[in-house]
Amino acid sequence: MEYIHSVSGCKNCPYRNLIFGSLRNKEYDFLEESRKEVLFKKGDIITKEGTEIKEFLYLKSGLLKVYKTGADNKTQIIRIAGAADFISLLSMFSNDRYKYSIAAIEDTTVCIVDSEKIKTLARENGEFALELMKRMSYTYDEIIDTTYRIRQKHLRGRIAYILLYFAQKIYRQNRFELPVSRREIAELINMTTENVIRILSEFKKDGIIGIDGKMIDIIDIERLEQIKKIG
Amino acid sequence: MEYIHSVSGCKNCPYRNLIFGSLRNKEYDFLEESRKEVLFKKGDIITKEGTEIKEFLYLKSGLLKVYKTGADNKTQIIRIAGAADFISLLSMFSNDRYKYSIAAIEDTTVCIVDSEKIKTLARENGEFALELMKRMSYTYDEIIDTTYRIRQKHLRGRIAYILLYFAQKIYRQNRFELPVSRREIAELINMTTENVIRILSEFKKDGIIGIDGKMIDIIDIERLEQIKKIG
DNA sequence: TAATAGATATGATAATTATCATATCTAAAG
DNA sequence: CTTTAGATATGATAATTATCATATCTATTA
Repeated sequence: MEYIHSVSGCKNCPYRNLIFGSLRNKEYDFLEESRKEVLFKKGDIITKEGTEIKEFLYLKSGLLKVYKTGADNKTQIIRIAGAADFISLLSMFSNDRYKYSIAAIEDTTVCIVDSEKIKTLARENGEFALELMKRMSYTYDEIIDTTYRIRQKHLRGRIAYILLYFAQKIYRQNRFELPVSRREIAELINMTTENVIRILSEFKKDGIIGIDGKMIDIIDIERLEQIKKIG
Repeated sequence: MEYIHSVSGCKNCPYRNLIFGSLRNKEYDFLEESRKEVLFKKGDIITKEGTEIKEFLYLKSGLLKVYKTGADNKTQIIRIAGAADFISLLSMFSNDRYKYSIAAIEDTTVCIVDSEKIKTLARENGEFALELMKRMSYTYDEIIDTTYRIRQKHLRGRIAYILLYFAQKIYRQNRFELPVSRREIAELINMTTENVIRILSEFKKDGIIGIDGKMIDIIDIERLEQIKKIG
């Protein structure tokens, strides 16, 4: 992890309008006092479940995973979050400790602001509070949606789902490098690592995808969409 | 569904402090203008996924299920909510249509307030906004927690989990009447109706529970806790 | 009262998924 | 350069779960 000297500040941040659109200039300055911009390398842990929440986090670029440790110390990945997604899930409003761990799965730049300042601003600026609530509710609803969607699918459907997720939502390309291991895919869509590997191999043998290590090439997207839908 | 003439109003509501603790008296009066108290009978549908959100709902007494319709029109129950739980999940802040359906599974009294008024109050009273966020985040985190906890368990563990949930969280008694059918249990913990019935029968045969129709009697709670834990 | 739909119940079987074993490959550490 | 841990890979088998068939029971409606 590495501190970056921030040139631009929040006022010119491209993601400003995602949640900070309603802040007045002096409120930006207030945030700016404590603001840090930090670069996390792929693999770095950003927050750890159970530790105290002191900061409001917010992703500028990169990719990360939000996960929690379940029974038997088994990791379960709740979601993959890209730029402009909330990363702390805002548990800070109900909890003084992180409910989830967060780790970078690609080199990632995160803006870090004092969490008390965010609460102060939410208290004083109702429009800002509403923006936060909107984002929070949207993010949580999305997690619930995908979680329940995935749990209905057979293993092949889940693999198809996650491949199309990376291709369409994250990289917007049919050829991309998987940012996660087979094991992490298993932790995300609730199956064993062996079966992730096995089914990827099957897809390759069937000519649906190409695989070269972490590189994935979606060759027959219609077939994959079909498998995603009907399992 | 039946309208109740409300005697007391919000100011004396026992759940007032859950979310409305920070409202000033004139803000209560503002809410009161549009407030309705409605009795839903067991089985009544309170909101339907996809319809417009016009009201902020909030459970005074009773029990209900929050559910959504997934692929193949299969119902998936997200949670069972009792008194003092948020029922609308506050999707209203990110969405103008309900993301979830809600139905009463016991006779239920719901307070209904104009959703725009809630937004207005959140805008004008930052402390109230913070209370809402706290509740929202808490509720969502709880849903995620139980969902991911359950999905790791084998079927017997899931059944043990849900029986103990009703006994400990809802009814606070080892003998209780199931408010849901076997099918609804299946929809809640993601298994088939047949297997719910089968495993309940097994538990009965093993002397862990007694069953008489919807009446459940937890006889050997240690065994059940054990099954919940290790499956 | 009879008919019917839906809930509960149980067995047999098929399908799905996990586990275990083993091998190869890769990247990091000494 | 060698060692080693972890990732990828594949097969055989066991365990888990779903599906299908069928029966009974219950409550509602004609």
